[in-house]
Amino acid sequence: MTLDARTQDAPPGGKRDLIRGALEELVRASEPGVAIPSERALAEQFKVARMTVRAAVDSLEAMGLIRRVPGRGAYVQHPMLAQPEVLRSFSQDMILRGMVPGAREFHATVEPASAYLADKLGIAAGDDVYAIERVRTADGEPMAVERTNLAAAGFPGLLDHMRVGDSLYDLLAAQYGVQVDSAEQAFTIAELDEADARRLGTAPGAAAFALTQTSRDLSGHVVEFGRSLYRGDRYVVRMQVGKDRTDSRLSRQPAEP
Amino acid sequence: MTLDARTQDAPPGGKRDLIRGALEELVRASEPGVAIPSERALAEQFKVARMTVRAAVDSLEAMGLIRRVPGRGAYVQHPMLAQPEVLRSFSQDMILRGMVPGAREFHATVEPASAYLADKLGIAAGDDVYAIERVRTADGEPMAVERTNLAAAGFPGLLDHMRVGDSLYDLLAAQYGVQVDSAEQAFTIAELDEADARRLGTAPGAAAFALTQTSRDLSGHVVEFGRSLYRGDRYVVRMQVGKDRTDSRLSRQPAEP
DNA sequence: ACCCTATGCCGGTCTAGACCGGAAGTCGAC
DNA sequence: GTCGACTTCCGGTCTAGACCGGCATAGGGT
Repeated sequence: MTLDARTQDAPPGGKRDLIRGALEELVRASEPGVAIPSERALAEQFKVARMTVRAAVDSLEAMGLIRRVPGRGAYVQHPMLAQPEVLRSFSQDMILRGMVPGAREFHATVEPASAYLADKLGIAAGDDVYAIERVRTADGEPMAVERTNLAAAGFPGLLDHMRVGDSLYDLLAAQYGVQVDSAEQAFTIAELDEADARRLGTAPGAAAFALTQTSRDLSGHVVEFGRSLYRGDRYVVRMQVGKDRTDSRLSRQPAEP
Repeated sequence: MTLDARTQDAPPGGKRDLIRGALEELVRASEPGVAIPSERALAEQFKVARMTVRAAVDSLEAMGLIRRVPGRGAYVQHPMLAQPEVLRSFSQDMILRGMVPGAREFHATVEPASAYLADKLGIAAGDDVYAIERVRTADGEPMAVERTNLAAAGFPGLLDHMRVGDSLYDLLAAQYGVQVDSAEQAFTIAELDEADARRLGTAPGAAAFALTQTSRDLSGHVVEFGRSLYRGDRYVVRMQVGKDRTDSRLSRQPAEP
């Protein structure tokens, strides 16, 4: 089999991706530390140029599945250091944590933007903004009070489309073609006031994570700005951090498998 | 000038990096949204093959400095969405936050590992481990109680080399050739007991970030495991999250500059 | 036994082409 | 005037080579 998609084959994509897929499977089925075939061998096996194989291997390396050592080869890199931080909606986040997401107490309004909010959203003060508040639950128990704001001009009729429990991001993508692409998040510790404590089912004065989040679309425009409160006794902020890999071609080191 | 390093030139590196550097400078001096020269034009200008230019441009795209649109070109992508999360030592972290790092109350011992700790460090229960505790300061004020553990077998004489204020990571790299490459971090909220509150100069019972961290070297072995406390009133956990970009060649979208 | 060099494999980098499909501008036909 | 068809430029992908320096190992020479 020659891997020659594009001529008669299905829609998979380029040979790059086919090879990447094959290698990924191989790697996931291997023990950490074992070497994968050399690039030249793979090129011959798949009947493609070495550059193509390299592109596929680059991809695996970027995913952290393998580790390359110049002059020696490439080795399976298990720990599988959970993939780098990825943007997740509340629902996705909870599912990943093994809980069932939900929502209640939906509350949404349209109001003129304060100077602060206008600045954060990149609009003029006084422009209409949506203010959406929900109590998010995990396994039926309150987990967070989610408060978010969006410029009303960009999403006409949003509040009509939206229902409790809906994923905001999914709705933005489906109805307005807006893909949230990245977000800046800052967690601080806040003391719950009486109202929020009641919403979360905890004691007033309990400590909570206050998450301030700014989400942007592909072109860097702010889509959403909000400040949510997560129960300190139920939530954990996890992150996987790696060395600066601005250019993966820098700072290698020998080390053995 | 032909950019032909490797023959007579200085040690910079490959043409790839030279071009990347030149482009980076250009991009940083440009307004967001403007197009950079086409790959073919750059290849001719620098007298290199287009594949070489592409490698440089790939690099810029990975850094988030530009955005490529198939069939149209590549555009400067300012917001400069602060680079993704990067592993930083306490000192680097504080400097980045505009404060002056310091340390006091250095305390270090060698003791046999508990079953829990042995599991975390990947050694046998009872093996010697270092337990290092420091109060870290920012601008002279206590910021965190840092507690960390390392397998003693891997770093003979560590406590003799180390002095208050030294960067542990720098020391590991310089003395033992061990590069910390990645870390898993989990933040929870903890209530400070009397002793820790005194160390941090806050009231007992105040809320703090409890950071549990596991650091690994390039080959995935655990280097360090620790649990530190950060003052809730002074510390902010920031993260920049992006969409899943397992393969940047997927899910593009038109959009205009 | 020991060191040292020759050889061959490996990844890293680069070249000079090629074809594809998307996007955009031009221009003539309707 | 409007709307297709054509041309041109662009990034995306791929090829079939090439040379470099690191690295491991098998042999030889000492």
